Parts: sequence; structure tokens; C-alpha cells
Amino acid sequence: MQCSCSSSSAGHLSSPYWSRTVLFPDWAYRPSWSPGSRQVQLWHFLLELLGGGEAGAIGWGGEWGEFVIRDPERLARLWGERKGKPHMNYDKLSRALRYYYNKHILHKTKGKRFTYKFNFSKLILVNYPGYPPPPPPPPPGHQLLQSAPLPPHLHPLLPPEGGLPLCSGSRSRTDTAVHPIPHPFLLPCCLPKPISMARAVHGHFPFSSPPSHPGVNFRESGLPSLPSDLHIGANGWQQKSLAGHQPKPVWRSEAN
DNA sequence: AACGGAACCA
DNA sequence: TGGTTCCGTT
Repeated sequence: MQCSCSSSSAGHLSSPYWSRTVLFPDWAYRPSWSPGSRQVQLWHFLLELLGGGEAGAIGWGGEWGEFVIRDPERLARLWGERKGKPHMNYDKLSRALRYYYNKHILHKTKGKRFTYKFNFSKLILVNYPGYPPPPPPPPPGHQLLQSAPLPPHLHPLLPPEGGLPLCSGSRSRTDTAVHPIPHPFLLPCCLPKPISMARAVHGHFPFSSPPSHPGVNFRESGLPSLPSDLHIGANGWQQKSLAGHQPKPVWRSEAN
């Protein structure tokens, strides 16, 4: 009956070192992160709890992106409070989680009770402001540069189709025209204004590309089983190559 | 516990 | 659109 999950490795369940290290931009943890816009979404609420030290109900699991619901009913209560649904329970909450399967935001870690796993790479896509990209016919005869956030050399980033599959396993596409993935991994659809694409897109957070060089300091922070294909720009989604842009490192790095 | 259909809601 | 509620099934 007890949590049969990771009995031998229960230690790291309580040490979310990597969650504290680089993972998410600050807004991902803020309760009111999107000024005057829609309600909190469940996945966002989970991140908030996972990062915010509400340690009792939920915690990171042993694998990259994996989390364990330690106290399902309490989590449900918190969620219900947030949403103004006093009758929320784990049965209902988990139904909402299950809807994330099809959206490729989450999946279940089979065999481990109350254990789910974020699919971060998909999370970007799903919430990417321009994700199914409505390929706007480039204004003929004019430069792409009006107030457009996307410099020409950054253009061919999003996959042409509207479909999703981008990462999971196959790297067939990465060598063609398309770069791995547009990176601000977890771009909110509800940001007041979409982050300047340049900034957003130019970071390095591919989950699908082979390691070109060792990223930052994941390893030093004692990351558990970080996929070797994971590297990230020092500041998450900003890259120094974009000299002209204001620094806006929204990542909670070593802070906390 | 976990899944997923169905109706429903804001 | 992103759940919520309910419920039968595995």
C-alpha cells in the first residue's frame, strides 16, 4: 500500500535540486503571473507548487520532469481553493491530469502511484504563442523588419506542419531546415505580449537535439538523470548573441 | 489507482 | 478552451 515507488531512491524525492536550479522562469512559479488574463491552468499550478516549496502535497520525482503527488487529497484541496471549487478531489483533479495526456503535456509514469511526468518539450509547443504557426505570407517587396519581433535569420524555427511530433525520439527533422525546438521552454500563451521571438527562440533548450557542447551547470548541481541531450543557455532563453536586447533573465537560477 | 467517455460549465 | 462532475470499466 505504501508508495512502492523508488523505495531505494526515496532520498531524491525530497531534494528537488534541479527544480531549484535552472528549470523554470520565475513567472512559472508566480500565482498571478499573467496580468489580467485567464485563470491558472493546472499544469501551471503544479509547477507553482513544485517550485514554491509547498512541499507537502507534491514533489519532484527521481527523473527529469517527474513528480509525485504525495498527498493527493491535499493537492486536490489546494487546487480547489485556487479555482474556487470546494468540492474538488483527487478523482476530479486526476481527470484533468489525464486530459493532459492527449495534449502531450503530461504522461503517467506507469507502475508508480501518483507519479506523473511533465513533457516539457511539448509544453512549449502547446503554449507557444505562435505554435501552430499560421504561415504568414511574407509581405512581398518589403523587408520582414517592421516591428516584427522575428529577425529573418531566426525565421525557420517552427516546423511547417500544424502537427505536434517534433521531439520524442526521432531526430529526423532536426537536420533539415528546422532547428530543434523554439526554446523558451514553457512559453506562456498568456504573456501580456509574446516575448520577443528573437529572445525567446534563440536560447538553447532543445530536448531533441544532440549535445553539441556541455551546457551549463546542470551536472554540478547534481542532477539526477538529466538526458544527455539536454543543454541550455546560461540564462535560459536569452543568448548573448542577441546583443541588442535588454537582459531579462527570467530564470530562477541559483537563487533559492 | 488509473483510465476515458460523456455531459456540462465559464 | 480547460477544466469539472459523474461514472462505468480495467
